Amino acid sequence: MAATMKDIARLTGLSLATISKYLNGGHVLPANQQAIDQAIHQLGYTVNSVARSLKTRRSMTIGVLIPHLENVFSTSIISELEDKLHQIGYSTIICDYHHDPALEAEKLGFLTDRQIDGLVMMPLSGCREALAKLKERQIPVVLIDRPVEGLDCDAVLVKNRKASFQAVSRLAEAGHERIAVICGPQGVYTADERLYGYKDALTHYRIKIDEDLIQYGHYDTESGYTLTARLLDRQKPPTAVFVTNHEMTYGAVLAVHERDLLMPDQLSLIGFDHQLLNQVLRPKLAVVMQPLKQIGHTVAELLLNRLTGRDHQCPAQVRYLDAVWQNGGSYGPLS
Amino acid sequence: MAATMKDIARLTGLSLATISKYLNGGHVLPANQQAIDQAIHQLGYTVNSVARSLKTRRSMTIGVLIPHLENVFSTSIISELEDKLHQIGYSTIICDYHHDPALEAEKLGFLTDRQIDGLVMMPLSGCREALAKLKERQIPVVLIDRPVEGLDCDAVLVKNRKASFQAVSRLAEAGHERIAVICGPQGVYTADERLYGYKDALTHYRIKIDEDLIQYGHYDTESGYTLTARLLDRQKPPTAVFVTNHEMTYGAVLAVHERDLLMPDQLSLIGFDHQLLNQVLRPKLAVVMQPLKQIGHTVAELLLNRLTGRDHQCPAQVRYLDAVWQNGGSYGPLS
DNA sequence: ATAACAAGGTGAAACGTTTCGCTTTGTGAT
DNA sequence: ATCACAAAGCGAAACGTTTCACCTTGTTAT
Repeated sequence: MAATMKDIARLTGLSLATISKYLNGGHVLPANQQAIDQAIHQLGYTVNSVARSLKTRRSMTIGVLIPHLENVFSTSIISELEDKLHQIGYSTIICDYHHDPALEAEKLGFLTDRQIDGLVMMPLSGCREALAKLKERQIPVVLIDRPVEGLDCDAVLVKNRKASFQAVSRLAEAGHERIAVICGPQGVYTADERLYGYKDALTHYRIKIDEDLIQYGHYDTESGYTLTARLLDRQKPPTAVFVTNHEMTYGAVLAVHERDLLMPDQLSLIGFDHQLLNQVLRPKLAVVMQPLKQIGHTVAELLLNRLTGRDHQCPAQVRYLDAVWQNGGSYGPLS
Repeated sequence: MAATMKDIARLTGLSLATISKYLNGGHVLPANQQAIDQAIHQLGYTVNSVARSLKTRRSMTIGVLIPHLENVFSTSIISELEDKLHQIGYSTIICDYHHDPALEAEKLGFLTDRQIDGLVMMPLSGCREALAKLKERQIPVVLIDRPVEGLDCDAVLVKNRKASFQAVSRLAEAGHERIAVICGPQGVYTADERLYGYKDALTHYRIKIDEDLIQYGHYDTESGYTLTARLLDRQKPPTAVFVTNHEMTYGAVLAVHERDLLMPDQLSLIGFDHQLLNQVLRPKLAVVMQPLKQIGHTVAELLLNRLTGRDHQCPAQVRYLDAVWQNGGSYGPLS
């Protein structure tokens, strides 16, 4: 139905080779140029990129595999990434694995069948072997947020430990000693790192580490709420709480509001990643913010280096980005 | 590099046709079946879907074009949609046009070049002609959120007018007469509809429509904040405010918090689409919620009807979905 | 005049599948 | 034995591009 190069050839009397050359930026005689343009217009021709991909062996498509689309962390990065990739002609196939390792593996397989030229992934289980196979086939992979154990692979990570250290340090400097932390599941890379940062800070300020003040959640609103509530309802509650991800911060704020505690007088709170929520909260929440746009940007950069062959065979590159501190009135000196 | 069917043919001694048949679910002798499976495993063969697409003339790909990825409204719908489509073998190419009509047109072209089998779009300018051309080529298009004028096309819309009417009715029933509305830009479909609903309700309750209480924003946090602030700082402020989208609701809440106004005693507020924010606000905000999952689901359904040819040539289908009322303590009777 | 060369153009072979029409083989009924 | 028929397999032609090696022309330097 749709017009093909053959139709243009017929209309202009030129050969396929010439038309292809012109379409790909080659030189042809001005008269022919005009004839081709005219034919294209008349036929409403657009290139069939499937055929092109088959021949060139490049799909000009990047797979993106993330835990969940309804999540500012992912979408903010992807929005940036999609833009950068689009600018140089790549499209992005996005797959959401709903935090499910089985789906993660399944959709990864789906993407590789699709002949993607590159993959960007926020791993959960990791699929180490599948990824290794991709790399063997020279398909670049860039990981976000967490590395995959035992896989030597480009990645863009945030300096979680340092960010955590700095946030908790601020609480310590304000005089707090009973500082609680709501962290993610043990064994999850970012959760472990953020917890280390917390411990680093306490050690640095010679505050004894009290295991009772360390609460392990599931990085979701629910556990943020429950764990914070449990802490606040104790006989001797902490005077400060550091919450280590976006979702749990929601939960923590809710628990605080519910108890009508005033920040920072009755409780100091530092959260994670909350630009949106922060537009409406009073006092403004002090938060550690991951540099989402910069992550997207850096991912694109690493990917392009590989795709354009500039870094064809060099060793894996891992970029560590600094988190951004956003101040707010939700913490302060002990009163 | 990667193995092809030819390699399997060589290894098994069978012909391409037989292998293709088996791969697509046809019957072959048990012995051959085993031989093929064994060869596939040994070679690590996976089908090249680019080649398949070229031959079958179906890319098994759906284009998704939205104003902005960092937006719960879009991503929630897309997450659902991506899932449904994936289940039957389709992948989704997502393009974000950053609320820019030029990019909208450009990325639409990009998608059509990619030989998409279908398109899901939240239109801004609409690109009526490009869409009409797609439909001519029998490529199904499903619109979300707003129709495109002059284009007869499948769409999934929300009953905005009705939802708005009901929300404002609640305010009226609570005794309010000075009810303000923060609406979107004039001329934008959803904004107009929601404003009609507001007016419908006032008329129904015999409240005089006061143009001064109708504020036109840009559907962003900034204007939600500014317009609400302006209303509240008047000599004679409204006693109730209805805010008609997600972003502007953020702004409105901020303005209210800033002025330390207690809801519902000093002000009644009804917002739009706020499940997340609502997890932390006290009192809980009463909101009109668009049924995002249901929208995603319905879009998938319409699309599939077309793709599977069930609805091959029948007229455009428009589905109108009901918004969901979520109660909250942010509004109440006049005190 | 002629050799050397650049510029523009061409035919045909790929890329990895699917599919059409045909042949071969095996089975059971006559 | 023969025939009819179903099942399984096969060869070859597509799908719409790109690209290689080659050809034709026209220009310039000698």
